[in-house]
Amino acid sequence: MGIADRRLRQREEVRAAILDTAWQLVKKEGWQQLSIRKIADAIEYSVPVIYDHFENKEAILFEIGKQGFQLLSKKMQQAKDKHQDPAEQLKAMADAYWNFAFRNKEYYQLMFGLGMPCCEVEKNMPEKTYFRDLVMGPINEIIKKNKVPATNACLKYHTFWSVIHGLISMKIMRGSDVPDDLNKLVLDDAVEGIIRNLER
Amino acid sequence: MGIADRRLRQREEVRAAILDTAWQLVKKEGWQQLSIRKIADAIEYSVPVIYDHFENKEAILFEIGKQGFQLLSKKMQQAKDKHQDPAEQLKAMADAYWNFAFRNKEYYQLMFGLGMPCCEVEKNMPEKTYFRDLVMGPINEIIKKNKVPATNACLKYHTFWSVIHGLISMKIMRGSDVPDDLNKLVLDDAVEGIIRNLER
DNA sequence: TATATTTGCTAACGGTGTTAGGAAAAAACA
DNA sequence: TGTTTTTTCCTAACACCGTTAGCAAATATA
Repeated sequence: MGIADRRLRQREEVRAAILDTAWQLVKKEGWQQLSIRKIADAIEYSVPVIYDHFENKEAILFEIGKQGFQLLSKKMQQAKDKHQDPAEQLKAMADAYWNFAFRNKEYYQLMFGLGMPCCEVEKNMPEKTYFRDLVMGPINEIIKKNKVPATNACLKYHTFWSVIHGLISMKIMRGSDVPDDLNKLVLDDAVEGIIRNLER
Repeated sequence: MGIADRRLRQREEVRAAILDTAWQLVKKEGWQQLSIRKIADAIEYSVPVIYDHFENKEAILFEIGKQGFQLLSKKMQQAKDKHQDPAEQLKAMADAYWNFAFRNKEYYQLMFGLGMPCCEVEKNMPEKTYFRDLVMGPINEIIKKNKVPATNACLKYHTFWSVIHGLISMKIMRGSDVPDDLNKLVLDDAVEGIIRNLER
C-alpha cells in the first residue's frame, strides 16, 4: 500500500514547507509581518490549505518556537560538554544561552513571547524539561559539594534562568540603549554573583 | 482671546479622552485587542479624529507606557523614602518594582514591549533617567562604603534592573508554570545576591 | 466504469490601520 | 449682519488581516 505512504509523505512535505517558509518570512520581516496569505503565496497553495495542517497562525509560530528550544538545548549541551567543573559548565551554558539569543533573535522572541501575540507559549513543551535538567545538574553538584543543605536547587535554577533572560530581554527591547560590551559584562557579573552565592 | 484658549482646552480634553479610553480598553481586553475603531466608538468621535491627536496606534500605546514609567518611579521613590540604609533602600525598591509589575501588568507589558508591536519603546523617555538615578544612588553609596573602587556602578545598576526584569518577564510570560511564592523567593535570592556581591 | 473520498480552490465574512476628500460648523472679517 | 475663510469632523474607501463555508476537480476504491 505505497499510495497512502506517498500521500502521507506529500502531506508532510507541505507541512514542512509551511514551517520553513514561515520561518524564512519571520527572519526576513519579523513575526509581526507574518501572514497566512504570505505563506500561502510562497508555497504556491491557496490559503485554506494551511488550515489543513495547522489550527491557526499561532500554532505555526508555536511550532517554530519549539524548534528554537531544540536548537538552544543543543547549543547548551555542547557548551556543557566542554567542561568538567560545574561552575565552568554553568558559565559556559550561560554564554551559550547568551549567544543563542542574539544569533537567533527571532527564535528567542518566539520562544519567550517577546512581542508575541500568544502569551501562553510553551505550555506542554517537553523541550523545556531537557533544558531544565541541563542547568540543574551543575547547580546540584555545587550545592552538594559545599554541603549547605538549606540551599534550594529549584529556586537557584529559576534565579539563574531569570537573570540571564532578564539581561537578554532588556537588551532586545531596549536595543542600542547600552553598549554591547557593557551588556556582556553585566551578564558575567550576574552569573558570577549567582555562582558565588551558591558556593557560600 | 478666550476662544483659542477654549479650543486648545477642548482639544486637550479629546486627547486625554483618547488616552483614558485606550487605557481602560487595554486593562479590560489587553493591548492586543485594542483598536482605533473601539476607541473612536467609546469617545463618540469618528475614527480619523484620533489621527488628529496621534500619529498612529503605536503612539497611543507609547504614551500609555510613558505614564507607566511615571507611576513606577513614584512607587519606587516612596519605597526608597521609607529607609535610610542603602541596602534596605535597594531591597525596598526591588519590592516596589515587583509589586508594580504585577499590580499593573498591562502597564508593564507596554513599558517593556512584552508582547508588543513596537520594539522601540522608550527611546527618548526622560522618565528613564529619573528611574536610573533612584537605583544608582544606593548602589554608589554601598560601593563607596566598601571602598572597592574597581566596582563599576553603572554595570551594577544594569545587573540590578535586568535581574528583576528577568524574573518578572519570566513570570508574566510563563505564567502558572511556577508557584507565586517560589517566584518571590527567587527575587529575594537574586537581590540578596547582588547586594552581597556589591559589598564584597 | 461508476462511486466514494480526499484535496484544494474561490469567495466571502468580519475585522484591522490608515487616509483622501468633502460637508458642516465655527470663527474672522466686511 | 452677511460673507468668506478656517477649522472640525465624518463618510467612504483602500489594502490588508485571520478564518471558514461550500463547491469543483482530482484521485483512489469498488
